[in-house]
Amino acid sequence: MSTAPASLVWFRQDLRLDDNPALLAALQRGAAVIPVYIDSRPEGGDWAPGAASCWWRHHSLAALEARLRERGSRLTLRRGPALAALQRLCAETGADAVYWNRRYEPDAMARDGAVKQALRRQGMVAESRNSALLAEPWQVATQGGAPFQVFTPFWRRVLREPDPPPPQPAPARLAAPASWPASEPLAALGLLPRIGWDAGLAAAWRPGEPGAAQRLEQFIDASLGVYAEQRDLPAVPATSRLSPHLHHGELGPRQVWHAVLQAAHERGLGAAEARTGRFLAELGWREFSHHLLFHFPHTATQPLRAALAHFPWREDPVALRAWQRGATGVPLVDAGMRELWATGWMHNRVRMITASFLVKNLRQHWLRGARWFWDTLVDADLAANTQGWQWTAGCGADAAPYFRVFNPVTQSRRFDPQGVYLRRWLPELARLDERAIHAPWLATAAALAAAGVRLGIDYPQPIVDLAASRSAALGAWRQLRG
DNA sequence: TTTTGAGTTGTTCGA
DNA sequence: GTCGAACAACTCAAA
Repeated sequence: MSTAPASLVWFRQDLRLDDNPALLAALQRGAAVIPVYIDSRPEGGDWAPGAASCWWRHHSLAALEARLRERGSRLTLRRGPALAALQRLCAETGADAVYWNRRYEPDAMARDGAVKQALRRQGMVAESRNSALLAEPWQVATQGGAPFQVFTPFWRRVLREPDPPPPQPAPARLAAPASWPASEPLAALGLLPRIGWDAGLAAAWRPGEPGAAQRLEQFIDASLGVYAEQRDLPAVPATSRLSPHLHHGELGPRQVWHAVLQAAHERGLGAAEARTGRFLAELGWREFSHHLLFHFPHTATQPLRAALAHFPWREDPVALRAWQRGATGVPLVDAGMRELWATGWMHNRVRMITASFLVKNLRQHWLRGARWFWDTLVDADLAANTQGWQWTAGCGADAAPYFRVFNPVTQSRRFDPQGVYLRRWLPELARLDERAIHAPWLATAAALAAAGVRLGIDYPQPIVDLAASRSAALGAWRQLRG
């Protein structure tokens, strides 16, 4: 027990003890450490965490609390605007220092900057560290000193650097303060849904640091070797599914990086080969998203490419609702949207296809899709979500040319040829064979009858004609280009 | 400053 | 069935 002033460690999206630079910095100070989490959702503004993200956070906080208890510590939960809550905690505990790991979203950076300034003005120590990215967004620049806007040169630039520092292990013990401040009960934060729609999430995920470590290990053992070949198959669990763990900071990119290099070493692969591998490039896309949102903070709601700001989006709440519910009549789109609703996650390729369908075939504004994903994804991340939707809509960095319109039937036949993924999420179509299931409206009456499918009753007719809506979207785009 | 090569993820059409 | 070209021209990043 220490009588010296304690340090607060302010946990946010870094809900881990392994490789946590802010925690280590606080410990190095030698004083007692008071881990704190502040629920400041009202400060989140336009992009306050969505329902699925809150569900995740609840369980992740419980896991963090358990990890802290094992080390003689505990997690203090508070509510309110962050600065006021931190000041109150400092007053209550006599703490004279606050450490945290940085966030990079525009609103969060503005808030954190104000907090740091206010604390320092009061004579407190206020220090931030990087736990979330391989490189700080301001440290990666073109030769001209500008931010990158194309992925490949961005990633090549990052890969020119030496490996990021190896991850630091969690401290064995955290010195406790003379007395613990009062804490809200976790349940009082109201992060869990009031009506129980979360059973599917609970079945699919294990939020928290131990779950993240387990997931990483499983992925490396079972899927890293086949990642490049199988990552596009939605029926196969060949992707890492680390995104929610990374978003909530239960795992950091440095840990992933070094785990991949270690596995490559054990398998007799060269480090260079591992660094340029397909999977680490996905970590690169995560970095690139943060890079872009940091340097172009308006892009969370405005297109990076201003040319597409006046695209003639359609207003169609009925179509939007059908898309959200997985009732568009296009099997792969509906399967993806139902996977999202049930598990809080959707396979990457299917995200692109469902997004393309909303933006191009239904011609709904990409922000409508972005907001739905924001509320329903357990990995909802402002940078990645913004980038993904702008890419699909053709108004982002490195964006697909607008005329690149995914055909959900072609994609379905190519990436889920046997219809395994479709049958998993569309039980009403499960008895259709692999010729009919990708586009039931093209199936013969006999095939539908044999499978017990009445189109328009058991499963909807498609809400748009794919070919006609494709050419209508291309027409609108051509017109905009003038 | 100018030039040049290149750019995650596609579809369709016609040979 | 397979393959290459067209889609439409643009912007970025580096030489």
